[in-house]
Amino acid sequence: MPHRRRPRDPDALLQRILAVVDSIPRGCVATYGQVAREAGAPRHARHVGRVLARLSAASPLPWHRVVNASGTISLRGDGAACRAQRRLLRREGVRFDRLGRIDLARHGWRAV
DNA sequence: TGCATGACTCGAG
DNA sequence: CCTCGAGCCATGC
Repeated sequence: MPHRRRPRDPDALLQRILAVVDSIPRGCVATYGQVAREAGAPRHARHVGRVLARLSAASPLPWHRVVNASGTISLRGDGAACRAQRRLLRREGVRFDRLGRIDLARHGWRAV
């Protein structure tokens, strides 16, 4: 048995994060912090963001269903990726207010 | 080993 | 409701 200098397995966490994102229902959104908690890693919201940032645009994962705690898209507002996320969500019936914010009380995902 | 960098979050003003 | 600052944590140079 190799001696583990770190108690947690980073790859296992990665897999859990991907699994959580994959389980967000269509038409719903989850926050980075929420995904982190569901994956068993509270306080790792930034890590979730980093994982998603490394995904290819053609990823089968519903990465667009993850937004920040304010209900807005965290990607730079002037980028193509940001517009793509907004378009994908809108296509699923997610409503944005005039300031580009999503009503989390209405579309927020509640894990089972 | 140190310091900057992010698709983050929360509380104070 | 918005802006700021501080806390947070893996990565990369």
